[in-house]
Amino acid sequence: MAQVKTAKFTIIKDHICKMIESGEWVQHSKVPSENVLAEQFSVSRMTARRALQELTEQGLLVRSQGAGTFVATFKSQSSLLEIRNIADEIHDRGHQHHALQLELISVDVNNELAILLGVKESEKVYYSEVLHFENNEPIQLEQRYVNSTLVPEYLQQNFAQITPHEYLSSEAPLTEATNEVEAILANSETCLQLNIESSTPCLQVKRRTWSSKGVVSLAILTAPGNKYRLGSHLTF
Amino acid sequence: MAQVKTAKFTIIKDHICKMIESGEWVQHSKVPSENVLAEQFSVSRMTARRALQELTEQGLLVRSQGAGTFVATFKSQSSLLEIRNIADEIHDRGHQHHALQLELISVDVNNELAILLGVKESEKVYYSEVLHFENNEPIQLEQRYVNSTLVPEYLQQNFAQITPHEYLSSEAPLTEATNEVEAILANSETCLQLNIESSTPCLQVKRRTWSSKGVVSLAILTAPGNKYRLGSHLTF
DNA sequence: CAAGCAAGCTTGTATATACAACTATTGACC
DNA sequence: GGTCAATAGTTGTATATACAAGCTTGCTTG
Repeated sequence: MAQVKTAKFTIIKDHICKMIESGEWVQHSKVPSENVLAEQFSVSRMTARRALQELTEQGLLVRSQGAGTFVATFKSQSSLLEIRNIADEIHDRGHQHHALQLELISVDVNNELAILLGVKESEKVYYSEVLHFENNEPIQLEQRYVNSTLVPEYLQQNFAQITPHEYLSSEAPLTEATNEVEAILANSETCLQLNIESSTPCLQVKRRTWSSKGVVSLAILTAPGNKYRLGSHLTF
Repeated sequence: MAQVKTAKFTIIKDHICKMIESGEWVQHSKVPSENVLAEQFSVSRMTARRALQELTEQGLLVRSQGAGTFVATFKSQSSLLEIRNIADEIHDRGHQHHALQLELISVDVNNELAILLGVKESEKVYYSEVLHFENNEPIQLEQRYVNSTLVPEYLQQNFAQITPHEYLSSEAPLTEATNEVEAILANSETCLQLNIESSTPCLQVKRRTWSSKGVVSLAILTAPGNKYRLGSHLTF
């Protein structure tokens, strides 16, 4: 019998999942302790522990030292949405991707930008504009302000070859990021670039990224709502 | 000395993080093996292993049985965005939340709905509409179609007390979900409910949730872009 | 030279054990 | 009855060990 051998801790995990999914163990139910599970399944405590541990990381259980393990409350109070690199996404959809590099200059910062990028108002920052195409149609405008101190060679890159995002990731390892997603009406210039009516609602993602040395960049991604949407699929 | 004792595996994790953040270990660098780390830090292999394990789960490292442990590629090719329950979110912002329940009926399904909910075209589904307020202003319209077979008691609930989402989570433990985020223009009825101009772009999240028995519900969340945005903050 | 095999290193799973840290309950004492 | 302390039970950290499974390298052999 060439049966695939299932790890013991997986068997325990599956069992616990079943009890929760079937509703047998409801919210806040106490889950058997490590020692009890270990005896029930004839494994060592460390193996039973691993099952509980992994389910806790998945958010199915909650553990409290001294008190015990419990079924977590509402497993999906917040869902996670993946915001992908648009080039990858288009590629995965099997379509052709082409990026048009519009500008690549050094600009003075205004007050708001200075604060967002964590630089002084007198400093210069780099600005790049890349227009992403899918099947010869513009689909996303990527505007990016980059901290010139942290990434001095930014302007020398050719972003038809490597995306700004990829370059920045390789230059300054990221340690943190924030994203904000809004529905907006684009300004007239952006509408022209994206070839849309001025009344077309757009998805706009603002993303700030940090390396260990400070704020690296502020990216503003704008895409028309009738051509683009964010999607995700997740399993608990 | 009442010093907080740091766990050994945490010290190793911190060390590895530093090496990556500082750029000393770049992408695809080979990370010292469990045995080597164990000796370097004078701990057992299981302790060194735990450090590597946890960083792998965080996506900082990649491990391959037989080959070794390596620094992962581009840590942020896709960012994760948290889509929270609006009631929680408003609460966390310190504002008042009030939900107005508009409709709670049983409706016939059309073709598209039947497919999305995985029911036959002849079956009934439940429909609910809840308007969420923040500080007495409408901020999100929640429309929801619910599989009447899987959640038969749905219509009997009072959604001023418990949100549909919370009720569904408790009734039919979720195993899967998909989200889609779009920028749209709302129809005239929705504009009236949300008290916005018809030209106001809106964020619309479509969320389908599964339990182990099938598709539970399709939620359509619509919020005006000038009053609401999705945000997230994540650390690597 | 090429193919294939074997050795050695790596990660993966599992066990038994020990002690630390924390919680909740019980019971004694005031 | 209320307060406090001891206790039993639970999770958290750490070690030493053993074997399984997969990759890499280098050597043997045809």
